[in-house]
Amino acid sequence: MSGVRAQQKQKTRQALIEAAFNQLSAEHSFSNISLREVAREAGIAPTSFYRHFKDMNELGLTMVDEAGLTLRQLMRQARRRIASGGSVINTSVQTFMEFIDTSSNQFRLLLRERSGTSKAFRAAVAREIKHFTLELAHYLETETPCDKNHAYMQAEAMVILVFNAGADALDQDSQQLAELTERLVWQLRYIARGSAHYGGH
Amino acid sequence: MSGVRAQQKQKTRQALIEAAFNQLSAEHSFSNISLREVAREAGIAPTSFYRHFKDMNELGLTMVDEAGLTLRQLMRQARRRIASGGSVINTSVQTFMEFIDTSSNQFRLLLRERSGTSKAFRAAVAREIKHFTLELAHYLETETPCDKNHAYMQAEAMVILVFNAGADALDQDSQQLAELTERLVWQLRYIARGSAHYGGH
DNA sequence: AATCTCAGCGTACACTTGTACGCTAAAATA
DNA sequence: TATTTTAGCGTACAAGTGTACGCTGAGATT
Repeated sequence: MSGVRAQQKQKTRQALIEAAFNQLSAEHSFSNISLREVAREAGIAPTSFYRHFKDMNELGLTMVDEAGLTLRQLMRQARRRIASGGSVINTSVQTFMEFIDTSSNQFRLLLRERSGTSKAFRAAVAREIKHFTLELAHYLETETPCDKNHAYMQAEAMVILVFNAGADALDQDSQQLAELTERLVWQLRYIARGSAHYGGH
Repeated sequence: MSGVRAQQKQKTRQALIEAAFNQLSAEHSFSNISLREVAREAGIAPTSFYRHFKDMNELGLTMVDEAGLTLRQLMRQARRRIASGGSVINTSVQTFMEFIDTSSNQFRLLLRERSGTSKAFRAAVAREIKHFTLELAHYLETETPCDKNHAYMQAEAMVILVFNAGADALDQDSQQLAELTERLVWQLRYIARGSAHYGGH
């Protein structure tokens, strides 16, 4: 049982996932890439697709998981930077913007399927974002004087703003991006301030 | 020149637009409704579609305009309610939630095409949202002690939060919706507070 | 060594899609 | 009244889709 077989299967499976991610772009969303195109790019026959996924839906959900994983890894990295003496807001925003720049297709998937046509997709993305939010809420709760409930609402608002700014960032040049980022930072400060006012200890 | 001809044309044009809106739903977005389906529902032959729109893109942009119009009318209505003595935040949120309930397909269009695959669509939606934001910013600037720049950033953040809450509202029952709305109101208060702190006069 | 498993292939089929082309009848215009 | 314009239709076609079905050959199992 050397697993040559299983190993190869895993390999083409990953090839399918990567092929699908590669076909995402500003003008191509998951719902308009076809099984055949994905199979073609992965270098297998269309019908072989079914050896790996029940249908495109199942592939998509797997991709959402993968994107969520990337996002959480990113967050851990941001926390490390913060622990070693960075500003919380600036570091987080900068880290997120790097995510959008380097993993734009993963971000695009989350962004679009968040309001897409499949309830399962929407739920999956919502779950990933909730993880993200809960971790931030936990951080806020322990690191700032802040009521638990308010910490969550604060985190939720912040995540929404950051996500939306990320979406806008995809369409803008670096000049606009700088302004956008600055506005975002201010808006996050508003929330931190406001939350401290209502929910501070 | 009674215009019987032009009148009828306008009528089927509107029928096409409505047919398209009717086909939008939780599981059907604009990008996956077809010219033929729209024509079928509007009661004309597929090829007759071209007498009214160059392609589906043109139809879609028209729909975005229409949805934007609905949104602005709604806002005017909210301002009236506020002027006659309602709380700003509560009234606005309530009005918006009614929009989502009664014109959910218009909202869905804006929501999805905001991050869709057509740059023209994204720009069109962004324009509508910017109108919305600018009017709110203007209101904040005149009605509250608030720096112009901060008024805009505040308005922008608020609109984003309201929009996102609306998106979530589409998938939830009335129980969850009540909680969601309450959280949203708090978050808007954060922003108002925070903005007042940094940008108040 | 004999048997089984199964990833990948090719063929085939029934659909749906956008749209080119030419016709018709009714409204508009002259 | 004679002529022009045009909204809507039917036919036709090429392209692309998902997927059912049966085969093959190489790894895995016994």
